[in-house]
Amino acid sequence: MSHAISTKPPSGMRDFLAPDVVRRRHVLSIVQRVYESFGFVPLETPTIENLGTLLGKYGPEGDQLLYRVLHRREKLQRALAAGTVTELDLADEGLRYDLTVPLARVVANYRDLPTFYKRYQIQPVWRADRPAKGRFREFYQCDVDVTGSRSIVADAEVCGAVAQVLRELGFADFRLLCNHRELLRALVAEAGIAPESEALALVVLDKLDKVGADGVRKELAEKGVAADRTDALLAILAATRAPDALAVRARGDGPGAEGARDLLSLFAACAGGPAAAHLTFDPTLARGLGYYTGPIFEISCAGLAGSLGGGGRYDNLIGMFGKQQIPAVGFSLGLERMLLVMEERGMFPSLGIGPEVLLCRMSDVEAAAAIRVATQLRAQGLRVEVFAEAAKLGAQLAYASRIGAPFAAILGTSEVADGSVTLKDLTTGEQGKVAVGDVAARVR
RNA sequence: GUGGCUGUAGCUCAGUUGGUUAGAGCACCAGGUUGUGGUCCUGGGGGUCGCGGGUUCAAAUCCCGUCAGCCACCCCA
Repeated sequence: MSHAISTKPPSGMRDFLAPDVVRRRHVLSIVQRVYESFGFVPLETPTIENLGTLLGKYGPEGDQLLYRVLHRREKLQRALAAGTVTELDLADEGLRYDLTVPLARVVANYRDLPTFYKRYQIQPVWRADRPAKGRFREFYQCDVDVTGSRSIVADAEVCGAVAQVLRELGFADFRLLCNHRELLRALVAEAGIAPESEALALVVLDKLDKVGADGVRKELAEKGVAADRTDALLAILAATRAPDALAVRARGDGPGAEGARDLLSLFAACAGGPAAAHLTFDPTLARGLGYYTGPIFEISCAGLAGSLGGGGRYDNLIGMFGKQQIPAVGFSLGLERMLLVMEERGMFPSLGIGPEVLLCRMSDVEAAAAIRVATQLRAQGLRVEVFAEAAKLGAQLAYASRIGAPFAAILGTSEVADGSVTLKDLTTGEQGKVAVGDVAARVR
């Protein structure tokens, strides 16, 4: 079919039909309500950002995954006319990759925001990644962030907000993994691993629970890290998992002490909130995004390869947009990830879609009469569809069944004459004349 | 980016060691005469078998390429 236009959406992007939309809205409405209950205020930012805003914030792999917007018209012609053309010459805008960087730009741009700006943002983001199960090129993030505070209370609040969302959605078994960038850095240094191998070591460590200690040894050896260093690191990590290891480390003033103290303060601050039961210290948690500086978080859930969400503290990001360094911490939930698990586990309540009543009109009834009745029914709060065509009653009822309407209201000349409809319950087949004003009471 | 699997009707799939006009179920449309659906019966529309090339008297079937989709890994939400 070379001449036919493909009717599929682009790779990694999806259409959402009614049943999908109502499930998505169900989740989003809970996210929004819970976030607002924590005092966060909404923010929406443009789909497109200047490339200067986006580039260099996510690490080299991140830059590769940015969707870029090609120059138009003269600007494109001029760019193409230049001798050597690079990616940077062809575009100066791109689709947003996450919601954190746009927030950082906004905070740097609007200097009259409150000192402590608590915002939530629920919008799609785009990544030119290879699609896989639970991974799309267009997906929604549900972010909560607090800017302007270095206090660990802010960290505790964002953790509490996402934990409360998951609890209200019906998740019970998730873990909120925590670690600390400074602590990690100290552990790697302690193992005698050179600072330039640090990023490498962290990425591999992140996989420890998947590939095992031998896998980590092998992978780090391939990257040029000496075996005894890797063993030292693994031993230090194992020791750090011990129950009071954090407390011991926090007491001293050695490397990582401050990170350990941060984490202990965080656990203490969360104790009275919804995150308490889910917090888990995981010294191997690394997280890829380059801008994290302090505590880092990730939501893990049984049966899901990736995470439901992630976040952390990023005290240097906003400063990249202006002279003023403003600390910040945030958390992001992945809508599609939550939906995936909820679908697999059947966690949705019954969600009404479509009309509750299909108004069937006999061919000898004027359309205006049907619309008048439908208007009265809608005024009672009912969702009502008027069958558009003058068709046989059987066809109209078949259509009602097809779209899943629970009731049909039949309007013939006799019903018009006495201000009633024949209301038919399509589940039981029972029917009878009902005054138009009484229909809602019968349906509900 | 790496490895594997799969491409036949709108959807889920049959299609024998290559062999006449490529099938089923579901969905859709129409009928089974008057104002009764979801069950049942009958009929109908819809596919150049992902695309391109090769082997052969003959290809949905075998070979090569290509594109697309799915799964795992990597990474992430």
